[in-house]
Amino acid sequence: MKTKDPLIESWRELLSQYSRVAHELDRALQARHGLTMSDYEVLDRLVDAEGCKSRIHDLVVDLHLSQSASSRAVDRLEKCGLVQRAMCESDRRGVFVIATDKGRALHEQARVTQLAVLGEHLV
Amino acid sequence: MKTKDPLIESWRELLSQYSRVAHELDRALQARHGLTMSDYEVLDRLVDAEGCKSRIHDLVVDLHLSQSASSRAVDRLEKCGLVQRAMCESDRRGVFVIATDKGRALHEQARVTQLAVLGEHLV
DNA sequence: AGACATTCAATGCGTGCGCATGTACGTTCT
DNA sequence: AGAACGTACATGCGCACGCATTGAATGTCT
Repeated sequence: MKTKDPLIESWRELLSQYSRVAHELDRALQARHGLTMSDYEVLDRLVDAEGCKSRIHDLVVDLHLSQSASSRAVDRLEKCGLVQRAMCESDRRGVFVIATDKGRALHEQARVTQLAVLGEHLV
Repeated sequence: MKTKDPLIESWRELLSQYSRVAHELDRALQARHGLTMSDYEVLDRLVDAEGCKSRIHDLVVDLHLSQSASSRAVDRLEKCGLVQRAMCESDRRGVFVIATDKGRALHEQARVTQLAVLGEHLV
Protein backbone atom coordinates (compact mmCIF):
# COMPACT_ATOMS: atom_id res chain seq x y z
CA MET A 1 0.00 0.00 0.00
CA LYS A 2 1.37 3.35 -1.00
CA THR A 3 1.65 6.06 1.60
CA LYS A 4 -1.47 8.12 2.18
CA ASP A 5 -2.33 11.55 3.29
CA PRO A 6 -1.53 11.76 7.02
CA LEU A 7 -5.12 12.82 7.52
CA ILE A 8 -6.29 9.53 6.13
CA GLU A 9 -3.73 7.63 8.13
CA SER A 10 -5.00 9.04 11.39
CA TRP A 11 -8.60 8.57 10.40
CA ARG A 12 -7.97 4.92 9.66
CA GLU A 13 -6.16 4.59 12.94
CA LEU A 14 -9.07 6.15 14.78
CA LEU A 15 -11.59 4.01 12.92
CA SER A 16 -9.62 0.90 13.62
CA GLN A 17 -9.20 1.55 17.32
CA TYR A 18 -12.79 2.49 17.78
CA SER A 19 -14.14 -0.48 15.87
CA ARG A 20 -12.05 -2.98 17.74
CA VAL A 21 -12.83 -1.67 21.19
CA ALA A 22 -16.49 -0.92 20.51
CA HIS A 23 -17.04 -4.37 19.14
CA GLU A 24 -15.46 -6.09 22.12
CA LEU A 25 -17.23 -3.85 24.55
CA ASP A 26 -20.59 -4.32 22.93
CA ARG A 27 -20.23 -8.07 22.88
CA ALA A 28 -19.07 -8.29 26.47
CA LEU A 29 -21.80 -6.04 27.81
CA GLN A 30 -24.43 -7.87 25.81
CA ALA A 31 -23.24 -11.31 26.83
CA ARG A 32 -22.71 -10.66 30.52
CA HIS A 33 -25.39 -8.08 31.29
CA GLY A 34 -27.77 -7.91 28.36
CA LEU A 35 -26.87 -4.30 27.70
CA THR A 36 -26.06 -2.38 24.56
CA MET A 37 -23.10 -0.06 24.70
CA SER A 38 -25.58 2.79 24.43
CA ASP A 39 -27.69 1.36 27.22
CA TYR A 40 -24.66 1.21 29.43
CA GLU A 41 -23.71 4.77 28.59
CA VAL A 42 -27.16 5.94 29.58
CA LEU A 43 -26.95 4.14 32.90
CA ASP A 44 -23.50 5.55 33.41
CA ARG A 45 -24.59 9.14 32.95
CA LEU A 46 -27.52 8.60 35.28
CA VAL A 47 -25.38 7.18 38.04
CA ASP A 48 -23.02 10.09 37.66
CA ALA A 49 -25.84 12.58 37.81
CA GLU A 50 -27.30 14.36 40.78
CA GLY A 51 -29.84 12.01 42.34
CA CYS A 52 -29.31 9.43 39.62
CA LYS A 53 -31.67 11.34 37.40
CA SER A 54 -31.32 13.29 34.23
CA ARG A 55 -33.47 14.64 31.47
CA ILE A 56 -33.49 12.85 28.15
CA HIS A 57 -32.44 16.04 26.50
CA ASP A 58 -29.30 16.19 28.62
CA LEU A 59 -28.52 12.59 27.76
CA VAL A 60 -28.76 13.44 24.08
CA VAL A 61 -26.20 16.17 24.49
CA ASP A 62 -23.80 13.94 26.42
CA LEU A 63 -24.15 10.73 24.47
CA HIS A 64 -23.32 10.53 20.82
CA LEU A 65 -26.82 9.48 19.92
CA SER A 66 -29.73 11.02 18.14
CA GLN A 67 -32.70 12.07 20.18
CA SER A 68 -34.72 9.12 18.94
CA ALA A 69 -31.99 6.63 19.72
CA SER A 70 -31.71 8.03 23.24
CA SER A 71 -35.42 7.80 23.74
CA ARG A 72 -35.37 4.18 22.67
CA ALA A 73 -32.40 3.33 24.84
CA VAL A 74 -34.47 4.61 27.75
CA ASP A 75 -37.37 2.47 26.51
CA ARG A 76 -35.22 -0.62 26.64
CA LEU A 77 -33.85 0.16 30.08
CA GLU A 78 -37.31 0.91 31.36
CA LYS A 79 -38.62 -2.38 30.02
CA CYS A 80 -35.94 -4.15 32.04
CA GLY A 81 -36.78 -2.18 35.16
CA LEU A 82 -33.40 -0.47 35.23
CA VAL A 83 -34.72 3.06 34.97
CA GLN A 84 -37.99 4.90 35.42
CA ARG A 85 -39.42 7.86 33.59
CA ALA A 86 -40.88 10.64 35.66
CA MET A 87 -42.67 13.90 35.02
CA CYS A 88 -40.57 16.99 35.02
CA GLU A 89 -42.48 19.58 37.01
CA SER A 90 -40.55 22.62 35.94
CA ASP A 91 -40.95 21.89 32.24
CA ARG A 92 -43.75 19.57 31.36
CA ARG A 93 -42.35 18.80 27.94
CA GLY A 94 -39.36 17.24 29.62
CA VAL A 95 -38.99 13.76 31.04
CA PHE A 96 -36.75 12.73 33.87
CA VAL A 97 -35.04 9.40 33.70
CA ILE A 98 -34.13 7.88 37.03
CA ALA A 99 -31.97 4.84 37.66
CA THR A 100 -33.67 2.28 39.87
CA ASP A 101 -31.86 0.29 42.54
CA LYS A 102 -31.69 -2.57 40.11
CA GLY A 103 -30.28 -0.21 37.50
CA ARG A 104 -27.57 1.04 39.84
CA ALA A 105 -26.68 -2.49 40.84
CA LEU A 106 -26.40 -3.62 37.24
CA HIS A 107 -24.36 -0.58 36.37
CA GLU A 108 -21.87 -1.44 39.06
CA GLN A 109 -21.41 -4.91 37.66
CA ALA A 110 -21.24 -3.68 34.09
CA ARG A 111 -18.62 -1.13 35.05
CA VAL A 112 -16.30 -3.96 36.00
CA THR A 113 -16.82 -5.49 32.58
CA GLN A 114 -16.22 -2.18 30.89
CA LEU A 115 -12.96 -1.58 32.71
CA ALA A 116 -11.79 -5.09 31.98
CA VAL A 117 -12.50 -4.77 28.26
CA LEU A 118 -10.96 -1.32 28.04
CA GLY A 119 -7.94 -2.50 29.95
CA GLU A 120 -7.43 -5.31 27.53
CA HIS A 121 -8.25 -3.65 24.24
CA LEU A 122 -7.53 0.03 24.58
CA VAL A 123 -3.88 0.59 23.80
CA MET B 1 -18.47 15.35 37.02
CA LYS B 2 -15.95 13.70 39.26
CA THR B 3 -12.69 12.50 37.81
CA LYS B 4 -12.77 9.10 36.18
CA ASP B 5 -10.37 6.33 35.56
CA PRO B 6 -7.95 7.52 32.86
CA LEU B 7 -8.97 4.46 30.88
CA ILE B 8 -12.52 5.73 30.78
CA GLU B 9 -11.37 9.22 29.95
CA SER B 10 -9.52 8.06 26.88
CA TRP B 11 -12.32 5.77 25.82
CA ARG B 12 -14.78 8.63 25.99
CA GLU B 13 -12.37 10.77 24.06
CA LEU B 14 -12.03 8.11 21.39
CA LEU B 15 -15.75 7.55 21.23
CA SER B 16 -16.41 11.24 20.97
CA GLN B 17 -13.90 11.85 18.19
CA TYR B 18 -15.04 8.87 16.23
CA SER B 19 -18.72 9.66 16.52
CA ARG B 20 -18.32 13.24 15.45
CA VAL B 21 -16.16 12.53 12.44
CA ALA B 22 -18.01 9.40 11.36
CA HIS B 23 -21.30 11.19 11.50
CA GLU B 24 -20.11 14.10 9.40
CA LEU B 25 -18.38 11.84 6.95
CA ASP B 26 -21.36 9.58 6.55
CA ARG B 27 -23.68 12.48 5.96
CA ALA B 28 -21.41 14.17 3.47
CA LEU B 29 -20.73 11.02 1.47
CA GLN B 30 -24.39 10.14 1.45
CA ALA B 31 -25.55 13.58 0.44
CA ARG B 32 -22.98 14.26 -2.26
CA HIS B 33 -22.36 10.80 -3.69
CA GLY B 34 -25.02 8.46 -2.36
CA LEU B 35 -22.44 6.36 -0.59
CA THR B 36 -22.26 4.88 2.87
CA MET B 37 -19.00 5.25 4.73
CA SER B 38 -18.60 1.50 4.34
CA ASP B 39 -19.34 1.67 0.63
CA TYR B 40 -16.66 4.28 0.25
CA GLU B 41 -14.18 2.21 2.20
CA VAL B 42 -14.81 -0.73 -0.09
CA LEU B 43 -14.24 1.39 -3.18
CA ASP B 44 -11.14 2.83 -1.57
CA ARG B 45 -9.58 -0.58 -0.95
CA LEU B 46 -10.40 -1.67 -4.46
CA VAL B 47 -8.81 1.36 -6.04
CA ASP B 48 -5.73 0.81 -3.90
CA ALA B 49 -5.55 -2.83 -4.87
CA GLU B 50 -3.69 -4.45 -7.72
CA GLY B 51 -5.89 -4.17 -10.81
CA CYS B 52 -8.69 -2.54 -8.83
CA LYS B 53 -9.81 -5.95 -7.70
CA SER B 54 -9.88 -7.79 -4.44
CA ARG B 55 -11.56 -10.78 -2.91
CA ILE B 56 -14.42 -10.20 -0.54
CA HIS B 57 -12.56 -12.13 2.08
CA ASP B 58 -9.67 -9.68 1.90
CA LEU B 59 -12.05 -6.79 2.21
CA VAL B 60 -13.47 -8.30 5.37
CA VAL B 61 -10.01 -8.43 6.89
CA ASP B 62 -9.21 -4.84 5.97
CA LEU B 63 -12.52 -3.21 6.73
CA HIS B 64 -14.02 -3.28 10.17
CA LEU B 65 -17.08 -5.07 8.95
CA SER B 66 -18.56 -8.50 9.33
CA GLN B 67 -18.51 -10.82 6.38
CA SER B 68 -22.21 -10.31 5.76
CA ALA B 69 -21.96 -6.54 5.92
CA SER B 70 -19.12 -6.60 3.43
CA SER B 71 -21.07 -8.84 1.09
CA ARG B 72 -23.99 -6.46 1.24
CA ALA B 73 -21.83 -3.40 0.70
CA VAL B 74 -20.66 -5.08 -2.47
CA ASP B 75 -24.31 -5.75 -3.34
CA ARG B 76 -25.10 -2.08 -3.06
CA LEU B 77 -22.11 -1.00 -5.09
CA GLU B 78 -22.90 -3.59 -7.72
CA LYS B 79 -26.47 -2.41 -7.95
CA CYS B 80 -25.17 1.09 -8.70
CA GLY B 81 -22.77 -0.23 -11.31
CA LEU B 82 -19.72 0.84 -9.34
CA VAL B 83 -18.22 -2.62 -9.00
CA GLN B 84 -18.59 -6.02 -10.60
CA ARG B 85 -18.30 -9.46 -9.13
CA ALA B 86 -16.20 -11.99 -10.98
CA MET B 87 -15.32 -15.65 -10.64
CA CYS B 88 -12.10 -16.43 -8.89
CA GLU B 89 -10.41 -19.13 -10.94
CA SER B 90 -7.85 -20.24 -8.41
CA ASP B 91 -10.40 -20.80 -5.66
CA ARG B 92 -13.92 -21.18 -6.85
CA ARG B 93 -15.40 -20.47 -3.48
CA GLY B 94 -13.99 -16.97 -3.70
CA VAL B 95 -15.39 -13.95 -5.49
CA PHE B 96 -13.43 -11.11 -6.95
CA VAL B 97 -14.80 -7.62 -6.70
CA ILE B 98 -13.65 -5.22 -9.38
CA ALA B 99 -14.17 -1.48 -9.49
CA THR B 100 -15.72 -0.33 -12.75
CA ASP B 101 -14.73 2.88 -14.53
CA LYS B 102 -17.77 4.49 -13.03
CA GLY B 103 -16.69 3.23 -9.63
CA ARG B 104 -13.21 4.65 -9.96
CA ALA B 105 -14.58 7.96 -11.14
CA LEU B 106 -16.96 8.21 -8.23
CA HIS B 107 -14.24 7.22 -5.82
CA GLU B 108 -12.10 10.08 -7.04
CA GLN B 109 -14.88 12.56 -6.39
CA ALA B 110 -15.74 11.05 -3.04
CA ARG B 111 -12.12 11.21 -1.98
CA VAL B 112 -12.26 14.98 -2.25
CA THR B 113 -15.27 14.98 0.03
CA GLN B 114 -13.56 12.68 2.49
CA LEU B 115 -10.46 14.82 2.70
CA ALA B 116 -12.53 17.95 3.14
CA VAL B 117 -14.54 16.47 5.98
CA LEU B 118 -11.50 15.00 7.68
CA GLY B 119 -9.67 18.28 7.33
CA GLU B 120 -12.48 20.10 8.99
CA HIS B 121 -13.47 17.67 11.72
CA LEU B 122 -10.43 15.62 12.57
CA VAL B 123 -8.41 17.47 15.17
C1' DA C 1 -10.66 -42.71 -2.89
C1' DG C 2 -13.89 -41.63 0.88
C1' DA C 3 -15.18 -39.30 5.16
C1' DC C 4 -14.82 -35.18 7.88
C1' DA C 5 -13.45 -30.55 8.92
C1' DT C 6 -12.65 -25.96 7.23
C1' DT C 7 -13.26 -21.82 4.35
C1' DC C 8 -15.78 -18.38 1.34
C1' DA C 9 -19.76 -16.15 0.31
C1' DA C 10 -24.98 -15.36 0.37
C1' DT C 11 -29.08 -14.81 2.99
C1' DG C 12 -32.90 -14.94 6.77
C1' DC C 13 -33.59 -12.67 10.86
C1' DG C 14 -33.69 -9.55 14.61
C1' DT C 15 -31.91 -5.09 16.33
C1' DG C 16 -30.28 -0.31 16.86
C1' DC C 17 -29.74 3.68 14.34
C1' DG C 18 -30.93 8.40 12.08
C1' DC C 19 -34.34 11.14 9.74
C1' DA C 20 -38.71 12.99 9.38
C1' DT C 21 -42.92 13.83 11.53
C1' DG C 22 -46.46 14.42 15.16
C1' DT C 23 -47.91 16.31 19.54
C1' DA C 24 -47.67 18.82 23.58
C1' DC C 25 -45.67 22.49 25.99
C1' DG C 26 -42.98 26.87 26.36
C1' DT C 27 -41.28 31.49 24.82
C1' DT C 28 -41.49 35.70 22.39
C1' DC C 29 -43.42 39.45 20.13
C1' DT C 30 -47.03 42.60 19.20
C1' DA D 1 -54.27 37.73 25.24
C1' DG D 2 -53.28 35.60 20.80
C1' DA D 3 -50.31 34.19 17.00
C1' DA D 4 -45.98 32.51 15.57
C1' DC D 5 -42.01 30.29 16.55
C1' DG D 6 -39.06 27.09 19.14
C1' DT D 7 -38.17 23.02 22.16
C1' DA D 8 -38.80 18.13 24.27
C1' DC D 9 -40.04 13.74 23.51
C1' DA D 10 -42.33 9.72 21.02
C1' DT D 11 -42.92 7.07 16.90
C1' DG D 12 -43.22 5.41 11.82
C1' DC D 13 -40.05 4.20 8.49
C1' DG D 14 -36.17 2.54 5.94
C1' DC D 15 -31.41 1.07 6.36
C1' DA D 16 -26.93 -1.02 7.69
C1' DC D 17 -25.32 -3.98 10.94
C1' DG D 18 -24.00 -8.64 13.28
C1' DC D 19 -25.17 -13.41 14.14
C1' DA D 20 -26.46 -17.79 12.65
C1' DT D 21 -27.26 -20.83 8.97
C1' DT D 22 -26.75 -22.72 4.41
C1' DG D 23 -24.41 -24.34 0.32
C1' DA D 24 -20.64 -24.98 -2.44
C1' DA D 25 -15.53 -25.71 -2.95
C1' DT D 26 -11.24 -26.93 -0.63
C1' DG D 27 -8.18 -29.20 2.41
C1' DT D 28 -6.83 -33.05 5.37
C1' DC D 29 -6.34 -37.57 7.16
C1' DT D 30 -6.46 -42.41 6.91
